[in-house]
Amino acid sequence: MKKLILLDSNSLLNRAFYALPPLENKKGVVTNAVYGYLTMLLRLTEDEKPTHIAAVFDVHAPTFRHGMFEGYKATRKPMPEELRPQLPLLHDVLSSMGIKIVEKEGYEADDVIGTLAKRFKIPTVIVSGDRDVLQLVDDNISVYHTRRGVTDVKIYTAETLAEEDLTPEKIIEYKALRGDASDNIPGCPGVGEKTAMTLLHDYGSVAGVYEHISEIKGKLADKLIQSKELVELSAKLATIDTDVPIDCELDELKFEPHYGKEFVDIMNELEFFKLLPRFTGGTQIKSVTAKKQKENFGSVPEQETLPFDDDSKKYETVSLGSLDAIKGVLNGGIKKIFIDLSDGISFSTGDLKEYRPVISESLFQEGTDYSEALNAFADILTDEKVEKLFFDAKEKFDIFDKQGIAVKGNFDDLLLRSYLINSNYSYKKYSELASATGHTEGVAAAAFEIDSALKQQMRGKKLDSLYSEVELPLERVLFDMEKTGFRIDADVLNELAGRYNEELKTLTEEIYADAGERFNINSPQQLGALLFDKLGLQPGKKTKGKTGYSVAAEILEELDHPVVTKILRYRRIKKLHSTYIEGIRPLISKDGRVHTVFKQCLTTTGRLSSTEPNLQNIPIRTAEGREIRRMFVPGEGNSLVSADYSQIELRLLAHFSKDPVLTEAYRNGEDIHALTASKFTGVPLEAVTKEMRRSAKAVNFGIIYGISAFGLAKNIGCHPKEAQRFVDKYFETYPNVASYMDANVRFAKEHGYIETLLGRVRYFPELRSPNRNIRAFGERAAMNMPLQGSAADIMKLAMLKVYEALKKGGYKAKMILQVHDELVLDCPNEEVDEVKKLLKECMENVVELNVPLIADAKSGSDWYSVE
DNA sequence: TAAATCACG
DNA sequence: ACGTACGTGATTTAT
Repeated sequence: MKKLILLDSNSLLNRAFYALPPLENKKGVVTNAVYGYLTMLLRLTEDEKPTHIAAVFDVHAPTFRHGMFEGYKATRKPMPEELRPQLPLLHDVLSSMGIKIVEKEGYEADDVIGTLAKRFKIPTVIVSGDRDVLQLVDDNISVYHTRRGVTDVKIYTAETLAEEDLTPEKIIEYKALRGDASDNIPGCPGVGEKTAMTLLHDYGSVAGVYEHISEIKGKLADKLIQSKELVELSAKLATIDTDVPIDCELDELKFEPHYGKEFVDIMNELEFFKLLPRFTGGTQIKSVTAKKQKENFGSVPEQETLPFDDDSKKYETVSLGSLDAIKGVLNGGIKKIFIDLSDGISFSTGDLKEYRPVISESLFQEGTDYSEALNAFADILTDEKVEKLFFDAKEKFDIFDKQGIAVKGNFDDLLLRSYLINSNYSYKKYSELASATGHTEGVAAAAFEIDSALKQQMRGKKLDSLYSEVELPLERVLFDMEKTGFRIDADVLNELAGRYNEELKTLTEEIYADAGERFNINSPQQLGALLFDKLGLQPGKKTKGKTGYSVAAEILEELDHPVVTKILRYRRIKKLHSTYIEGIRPLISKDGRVHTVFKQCLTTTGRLSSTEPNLQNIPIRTAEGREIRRMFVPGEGNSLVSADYSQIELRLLAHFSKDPVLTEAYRNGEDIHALTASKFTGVPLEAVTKEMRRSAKAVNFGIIYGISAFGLAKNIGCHPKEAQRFVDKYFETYPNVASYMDANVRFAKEHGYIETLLGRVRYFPELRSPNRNIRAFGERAAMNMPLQGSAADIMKLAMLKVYEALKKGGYKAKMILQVHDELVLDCPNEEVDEVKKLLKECMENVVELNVPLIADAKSGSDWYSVE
């Protein structure tokens, strides 16, 4: 039995687009409408088992349909920018699964559908989000109408239409009277849904209405008479053309799905990992990823995606019910092992088997202590000859370390590899990476295959050595740093806590008194209401968002009211107290130290980040905040030694751009900010004032961030016009910098990515966004990446060098913290002088640039006193 | 869970 | 005419 499905594709795509949240793949391509469409299609093919399918699309001709006048057409809403690019994507998916796309220039999908539906005289289902097509219903033809969302469907046949007091003809009549703004059908002004239905119910048709016009009274009759021509035109417009001259034989629409490599590739590209097996019938299909982009991705910058295996392999899951069973497997002369702890324990040994402890065993029940089970792995993990594979090795080192197991020998880290391949991807768990590479079952068993695929992708590139010579060894260093930790002086902390508490109490009372009421000072909403509604202060021009007034410090500083000063002070103290005192207090371990966690695979530029607590944002810029640093102290009998790079990003700018002026200045050890100020103003170097230098410094920073006049103006508090003059002047002064930045953006636009000094890559999907703000952001980020990213590279190299040098020199000093351009060490007093020299030496000579790299080492008895 | 705020390089 | 500095994390309130 033949059955045809006709998909009103534009309508369905639209429905799906508005029904679903803006799903995006890792490249930033919005995919929600395609996803929704495919969900509907999947359901349809399952429910209806069609033998033939046509996906019908609108193709608008430059002229207008039915000779209608231009005014109507012009009101059609343009397709949203996030939706338009999804059309070619959908075309691709449909073609790849062998579904015929039918379209005819100058005709709406409706008309094509009408023509096909009436042409073949076989059972036909029309699927649409519009009700127009209901007029096509007959004995052979039914309509699936998608209402809200993508799953809420109503099926219309001649019978169900009748239940709503409708006939196919009435659909047209109804529309002629009511009109349809979205379809540019005018209808009769003043006649809405209710009136139209009533009229049709009473008189059966438009013709009937006008025949009995004398029975209708009042304004309605006037309107109808006045709009008679309009209604007749509307009827014409609302009638679907069933006689479109289109060549299309039934045989062409045969639906014989073949979910081949092309289809799998596209689905993976779009990251429809869950949907894919539902089409392919649950079989795991793997294929080589599309390194060559598909035609419709033609303008997409080439971007690394994760690879898939060619051959599909059968994985076996082996349940292990006891410790002995685990040990039994591990004692069999294991050569390599992967251990995943993200969902209980599972592991594989490179034999395509995934070993899973049985949950029902008390040993592995939820909430129980895994230590005994983890200890079963001790012999293997401490055996240097065993090849270890992890996802997030540092975290595993920590877990095993707490069991007294020190992982020894070489290891490999899947998280680190995938991060280097594309830092826009952020996998939190191994299973995410596994499913991204097409492995939905036997995820642990697939680890070694995923590893070799990732290796393959890095092979022969700079990325390979960045991984094996920098990031991987650094992971052990970071683990060591975390384990060492930063000592906190509890007495200082408590003293600060007391001081802040007292001050907050006083300030709170004073603020309540000034305000004349008690309110939550921490609530931006309540604060805004007080200042701007009750006290009648002028809200700064910048009312951010829609939620209300901005009460950020930069706004409040402009306000002239005694309470405002107190509020600002209250907030500063509150911040220090809650973030750096009460926030850190519970993070102090039994050893009296805080053990931050460095995230090595988080930032898009290659920097580290620090959490629990974040030790990379401990206050220093204001005297008030800097006091916090008094509680950060070295171990007993030790000093803190710290060394930081001087203007590393600007030096990198000089290096990369080869700007003669900048390069010369750095070679001569000049004050670069003062020099810039001098060039700007024309005054000699000695005559540069502090204020002039300050502005010039802001410009220099702005350059690193991918300058914009507006941003600069905001930073230094001048008119954007003046800021623009600064920017112009800057590029005039350092012409090579201008061309360097320009070249970077051009490269990024052409190739889709940018590299750092050590070959770290960052992709920029933003650069092909239809949104110009997003594009502009991409340009600034592309200008910043080589500078920030290379600085991160250099610091990482330096850390390795320092680590090795300390070890080689037999020093007891330990690295405990990295703050992007600064290293902090906990150092025995007697080693201080030597370690300072060692630090400076290592940091300055870790790479050779066209300009000198300068690092300054300091020491002190606490972090505040380091100088 | 998101938005606002503010701490750092 | 429009929104903008680059990269982060923690706390708090509001939804």
